[in-house]
Amino acid sequence: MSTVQGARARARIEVTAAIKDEARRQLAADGAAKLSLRAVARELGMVSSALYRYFPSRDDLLTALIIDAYDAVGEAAERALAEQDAGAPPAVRWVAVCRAVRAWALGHSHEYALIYGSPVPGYSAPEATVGPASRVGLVLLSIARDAHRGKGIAPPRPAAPLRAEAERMAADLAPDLPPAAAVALVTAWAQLFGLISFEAFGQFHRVVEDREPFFVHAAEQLARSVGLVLPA
Amino acid sequence: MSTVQGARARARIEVTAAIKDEARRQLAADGAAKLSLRAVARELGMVSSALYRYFPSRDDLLTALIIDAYDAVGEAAERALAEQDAGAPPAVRWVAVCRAVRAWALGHSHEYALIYGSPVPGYSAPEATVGPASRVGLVLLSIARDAHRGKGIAPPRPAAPLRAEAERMAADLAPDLPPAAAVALVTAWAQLFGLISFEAFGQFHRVVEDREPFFVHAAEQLARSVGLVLPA
DNA sequence: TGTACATCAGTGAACGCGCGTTCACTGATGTAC
DNA sequence: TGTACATCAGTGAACGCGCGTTCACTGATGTAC
Repeated sequence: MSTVQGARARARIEVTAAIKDEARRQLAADGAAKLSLRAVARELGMVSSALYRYFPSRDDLLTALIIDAYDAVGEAAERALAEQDAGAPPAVRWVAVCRAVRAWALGHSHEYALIYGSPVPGYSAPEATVGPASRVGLVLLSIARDAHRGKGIAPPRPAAPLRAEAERMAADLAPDLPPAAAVALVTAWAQLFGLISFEAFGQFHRVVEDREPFFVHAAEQLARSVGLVLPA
Repeated sequence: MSTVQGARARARIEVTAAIKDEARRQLAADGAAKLSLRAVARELGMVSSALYRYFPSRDDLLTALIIDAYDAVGEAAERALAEQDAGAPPAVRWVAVCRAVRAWALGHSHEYALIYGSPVPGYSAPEATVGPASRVGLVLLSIARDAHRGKGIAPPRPAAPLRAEAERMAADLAPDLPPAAAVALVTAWAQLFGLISFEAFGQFHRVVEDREPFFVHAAEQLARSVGLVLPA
């Protein structure tokens, strides 16, 4: 065990990556349900049983792909936020993050479907996925939090029979924000992925044609719905 | 050929329905990818080749299930609208329809996933699905149209580089509504299913607990976003 | 009303296929003395 | 530095399984005269 890893350790990392890459390629070609260890092995010039040195089962490979996908889209969101000018208004940063998530989704539609589409039947996501799964949400949250620390965000309408749940949500997710903001944020988060899923899954076929400006407009509305003020 | 159908015709209708029912049962158990003609036949006490008298291939059976699902959720939406009092304000009718769609989705989550989840790989929806697929959207549209014919709906903010597409959308979908209303409507439509999908697909796990009031609140916001005015 | 023929639902065997996973093994890489 | 042993990646055969679809067939239901 040395800090400079031996050939064996290095090979293991490379082969593991190659397996995941090939699996992603097959995901894009045939979807998650048809992802097959044998086909991956075949394409890699290995014998199928060899994959069991790297992933104890097909489900574990799926889990790895799911975690990678959540991390990839989370990273895209984080990068988009980091690239904004320091003085950029929160609403502008919000829209930039939304666009980055959409771009990743459209560019990796099968990985997107893996994490935001129908749950894979018989597969239940292990604990290890919950961290990566929350990255996009945390980015959106951080924008709202910044805005709130700045001039305070204009919180949207409060809710009537929702008060208790709103307080619970705020306590859980963002104790520094008013409950109404937490509700608005979670709502916008789900709606953002609704817009992206409809586009990625083909529901906008013959409905929305010029999709980029449509999405940007919708993202701006979402920003407004969480109380961020758009510059004129 | 008589108006009172013979035993053969009646049997055909019944067996076709039995096949679809069993297929739906298996859909709920294992998901669309694992839906198998042989398993359906086995459960029905038939030999697998007999199913080919009713559906020329597995994909045709899937198509029938997809159309049925679109029709079922569309019918749920239409029924919810029809059950409203004649004088009910548009926003109230809107929320009622949203709730009906949600209730259907949560009660038939695998059929919901079939139509609003990841597209089935290698399967492309035939033309016959587009009519049924638009029923929910048309219900929402009709509410907006009524509101517009009444006092006129408060159209939301117009859009900057979206103007041309907004006009095209309005011309295509609702020539009697202002372009901004068409954009708002399609946006709300996608966002509605975003909320429902997140709930149905488990993304609200440990995020939203008391989901009914949360959803109702969000649906009210959607009504507002298309210009419907909520009663105080 | 009765008979001859056409239609059609369902059978059973077969085709060719791919899958996940296990297991005893070989041989190369790494480790400890 | 050199040797003996342990670790581990990859092999190849085998297990048991289920799938979609085709095809020649039987026998019951419907139709036309």
